[in-house]
Amino acid sequence: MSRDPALHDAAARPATSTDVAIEAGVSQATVARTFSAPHLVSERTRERVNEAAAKLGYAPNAFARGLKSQQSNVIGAVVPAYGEYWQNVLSAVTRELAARGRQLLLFSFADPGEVDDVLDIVRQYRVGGLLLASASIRPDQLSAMRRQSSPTVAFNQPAAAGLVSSVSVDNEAGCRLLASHLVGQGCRTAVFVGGVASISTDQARYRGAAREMGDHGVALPYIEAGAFSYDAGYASAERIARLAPDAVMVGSDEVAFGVIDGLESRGVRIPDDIAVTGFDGLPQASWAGIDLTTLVQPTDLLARHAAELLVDTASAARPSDVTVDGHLRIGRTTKMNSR
Amino acid sequence: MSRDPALHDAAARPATSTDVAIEAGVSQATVARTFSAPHLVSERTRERVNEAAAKLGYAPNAFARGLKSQQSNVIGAVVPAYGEYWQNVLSAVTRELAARGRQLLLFSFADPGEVDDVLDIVRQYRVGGLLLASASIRPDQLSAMRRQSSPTVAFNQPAAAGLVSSVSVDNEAGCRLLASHLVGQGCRTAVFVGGVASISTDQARYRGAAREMGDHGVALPYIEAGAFSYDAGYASAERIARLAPDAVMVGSDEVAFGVIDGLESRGVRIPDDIAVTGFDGLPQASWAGIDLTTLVQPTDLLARHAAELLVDTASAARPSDVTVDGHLRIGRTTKMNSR
DNA sequence: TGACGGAATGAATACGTATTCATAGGATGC
DNA sequence: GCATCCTATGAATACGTATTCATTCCGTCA
Repeated sequence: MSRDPALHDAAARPATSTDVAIEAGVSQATVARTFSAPHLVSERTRERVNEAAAKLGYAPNAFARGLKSQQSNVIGAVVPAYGEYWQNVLSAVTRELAARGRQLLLFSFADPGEVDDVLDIVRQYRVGGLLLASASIRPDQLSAMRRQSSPTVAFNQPAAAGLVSSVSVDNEAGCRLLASHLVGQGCRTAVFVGGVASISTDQARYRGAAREMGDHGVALPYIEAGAFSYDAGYASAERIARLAPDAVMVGSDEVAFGVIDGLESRGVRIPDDIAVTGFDGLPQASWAGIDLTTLVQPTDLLARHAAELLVDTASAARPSDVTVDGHLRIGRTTKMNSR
Repeated sequence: MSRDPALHDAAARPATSTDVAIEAGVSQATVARTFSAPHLVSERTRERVNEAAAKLGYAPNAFARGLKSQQSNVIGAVVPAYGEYWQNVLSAVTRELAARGRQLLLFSFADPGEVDDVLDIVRQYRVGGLLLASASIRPDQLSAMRRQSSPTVAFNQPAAAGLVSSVSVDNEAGCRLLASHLVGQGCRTAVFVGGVASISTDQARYRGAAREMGDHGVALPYIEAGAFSYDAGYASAERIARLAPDAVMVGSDEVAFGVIDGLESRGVRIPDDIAVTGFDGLPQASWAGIDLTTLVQPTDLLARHAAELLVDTASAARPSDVTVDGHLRIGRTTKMNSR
C-alpha cells in the first residue's frame, strides 16, 4: 500500500471510477456523480471520494464519458498542413476553445485531393463540433458534413455561407479599402496577384479590388501565382516586373512577402518603382524590415466567433454567417508620395 | 426508404454497427469484424455489410472502439499557444502522424502556470501517446506523465532526457558552428541574447556559443530578452547597442528578427556595424528581405523521429533520446568581410 | 403521531464496439 | 466411414461511465 499517487499510475491500468468507489467505500454511481454532478453528493461523501481519487491518481475517462453522455468536448478541425495564415488561425482558435473547456482534434491534409479521405476519418470521431479551415473544401463536401447534429463552421470561406455556419472577414470591402488607399497615393496602373483563381476567397478579394479600381478608372489585370506561398509569390515577380505597374495588390500576405523579395531581387525598388499591398495582416507584416501595407484580419475576433458557434449546439440547426470588417494597415510598401 | 446516405446522417442518431447488422441480415459481431479484421469475414458477407454500411452512412465510432480495445489513434500534444517555432513543429508533427493514421489532440496553454491544469485535462483523455512540445514543462511534471503505459516524447527539451523519450537538435554543437563562423568572419567581441534564462534549451545554446567563443578568446556576456518573441528581441536592442559588439548571437530566430529590426531602428547597420545570428531556421529566415544567418533545425526529421517514438508502444517502457545535427545557413546578416 | 417530501445513495442498465467462446458446416486425413 | 481441423458466424460479455429507478433516512407539517 503506497501513498504516492504516481506509483499507482505506473501500474498497467489507470484507475477507474469503480476502483475509487471501492477505495472510498461507496458505489460507482456516487463516484461518477462526484465528478459530473457534485451537487448531488453530500459534503462528507464528496470529500471521501476526492481523497480516494487523489490516492489512486484517478482521472475520469473522457471517451467513456462521451460514449455514455453522447456528447464530447472535442472539436474537430480540418486544416491544410501548410500555410502561415492557417497556422495563425489554428493558434487563435485553439486558445478560444481552450478557454471554453474544449480540445481541438486536428485533421490535416497536404493536398486538396486528400480531403475526402480526411473527412471520412473525421466522421469516425463523434466530435462535438467541426471547424473547416480551408478554402479547398468543395461545397458538396461541406454540405455532406452539415448533416451532423453538431455545429459545423467554415472559416473564411465565403462560398460556404448558407451550407454551414461561416465566419469570414469582409474580403471585398477589405480590398476596396486597399485599392482606395492606392488610388489616393496616386496609383494609375495596377495588377492583382491571386493565389489560386478557383478559390472563392481569392475571387472575392479580386472582385473588391477590381471594382474599386474600376470606379477610379484604373484597370486591374489578374495574375495567378499558383499557390498561397512565398515561393509562388517570388516566382510571379517576373511577370509583374514585365507589366511594370504603379502598384501590385497581392491576395495574401504570405504571397506578398515573396512578391516583394522577388521584385527587389530584380532591382525593382519598393515602393519607389512599384507599391505593394497584401491581405491578412500576419504578424510578419508589421516587422520593421517588411512593414507591409495590408488588410489586417481581426483573427482573434474571428476565432472568438468561430468558437462560440462551435460550442453552441443550437447553431447546428440554424447555420449563421458572421462577417467582420478588417482594418487597413499602412506600411512603407505604399509610400508613393515621393513621386 | 431513401437511397441517399446523407439523409440518414440527417437523422438525429448516427448509424451504429447494430443498425448495419440488421440491414445486412448479419450479427453485430460480423459488422465489427468487417471493419476491424476483414480477413475473418467471407468475401460474400463482407460485400453485403459494406453495402449496408454505405446505405446507412455508417462510420465506426472511434471512441467506443478505443474504449473497448484499450488503445487509441489519438496522440495528445501539449503546446504553447504562441510562438512561430512551435507552430512549425506542430505542423510538421501533424503531417508525420497523419501519415501513420494518427490524429493530434491539441492542448494549448498561454502561460507556464497553466501547465498543471492542462496536464490534468490531458490525463482524462486516454491518448495513445503524448507529445510535450514546450520548454516550460518542469521535470517533475514530465516524470509524472511518464507514468503512463503510452509513449511520451519531449520535443527539443534536453532537460527531459532520461525522464521520458526526447527528440532534440544538438543545441550546443549548433551554437558552436555559429560561433565558429562568426570568429572566422573576424568577430572579436560578441553578446548572446537568450529568451528565458531558466529554460534548458536556452542554457544549452548559450553554453555551446560561450565555449566556442572562449576557445578563440572571445568573451560572451549573456543578455536575457525575457521571452521568445519578436517584441522581446526588439526591446533588447537598446542594451545590445550600448555594448556595441561586433556580433550578437540570438538564441532563437523569432527573437533575432526583433533584434534586427530593433537595432536598425536605432541606426545600427547590419552586418556592417553588428552581425547577427539566429537559431531554428524558420522559413522567414530564408526570405530575401531578412536573409538571416542561423542554425537550421531539420524539423521534418525531428518530427519523423518524434512520430515514430509516439507510435511505437514499446518506447513507453524504454525511453530513448534522439539527437540530430542541424546545419549552418549563412545569410547576409554575418557578411563581415567588408570591414 | 403519522403522512409526506426531499436528500443521498445504491443497483441496474445503456452507450457502441471488440473479443472470447461456442457452434455449425465443410473439407481433409486415414 | 469416422475423427479431425479449419473457416465463418452468432451469442454473450466487457470496456468505463452517466443516468434512471428504487430505496433508505431524516426532517417537517398537520
